Amino acid sequence: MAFSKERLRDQLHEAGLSATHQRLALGELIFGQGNRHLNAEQLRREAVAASIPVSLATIYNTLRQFSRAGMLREVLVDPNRAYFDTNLGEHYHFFHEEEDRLEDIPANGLAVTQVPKPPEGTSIRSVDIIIRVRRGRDAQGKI
Amino acid sequence: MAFSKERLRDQLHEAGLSATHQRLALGELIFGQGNRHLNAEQLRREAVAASIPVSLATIYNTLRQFSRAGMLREVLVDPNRAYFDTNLGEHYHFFHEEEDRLEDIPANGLAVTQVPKPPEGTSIRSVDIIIRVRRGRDAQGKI
DNA sequence: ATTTGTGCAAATCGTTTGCATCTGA
DNA sequence: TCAGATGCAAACGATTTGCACAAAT
Repeated sequence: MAFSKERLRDQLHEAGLSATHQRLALGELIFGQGNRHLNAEQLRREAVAASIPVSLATIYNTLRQFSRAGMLREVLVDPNRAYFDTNLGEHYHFFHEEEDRLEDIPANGLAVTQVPKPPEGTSIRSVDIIIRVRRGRDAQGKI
Repeated sequence: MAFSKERLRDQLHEAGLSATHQRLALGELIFGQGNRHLNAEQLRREAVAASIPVSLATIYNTLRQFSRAGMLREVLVDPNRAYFDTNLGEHYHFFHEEEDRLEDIPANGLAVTQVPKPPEGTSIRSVDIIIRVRRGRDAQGKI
């Protein structure tokens, strides 16, 4: 679904969030340029560059609210900071360890078979697959 | 390979770490009861319970050193704390979100086919698969 | 008008580090 | 002996929060 300011307002409204200047402007930065991965610090730099008046606290709050509202997905890949992904579809990730950078793997580029039954009494919430890569040869290709 | 105090000393030596009381005692807690997952806080509680004189800083240092030495594997599953796994073999994880608990999935309980080629010039370091589960029905079974 | 969001600074929490003191080899 | 380890407390960095002010509905 393509980005538009109207759609963003709708999404905010559906999530019970009012359409403030900051949320609209951050939303445009986040969703206005195709699928991407970002963390709070990156978003803050972009906001500064775009002359959006917004505090760091509001950036954190906004990322959290957008995640809770299902507009972003948090990707756990780095113990030191939280990454968010605008791509909500089924897909996985390469993580470039030396660059702290995520790259999508489309779901059809990877197949998981024999997904084990979840333990009795539980149901699957999500399946996260992260393939960590580094520059250089000699993959130790576990799997 | 089974745990023994002698083997632990050897491993420490191979890693260039001296066999101090703290490292031996923590190593026994960590490796002496089969494969397990733990975080710093759990290990501290166990150390206190076992009357091992050790500071929290040393617990953190030890977990880090054991990881670097390849004796433990860090599992990125919770943004709030670091988990370590004594199981170094090929396997994946269920993460029980409500209990903050990891559970192993043996590699032969899960098959990944068509692992995509890593991006040009990079090689695969590891493949992490985490299946997040919750109590209750109605899996939204992505994948 | 009333609720909700924002900004700032302070608080939090897991983790790391500086440094003086011990201890294993 | 003496390089390396430990403990303590202070430092750290990402994230969250309390509260007074401002904006949204």
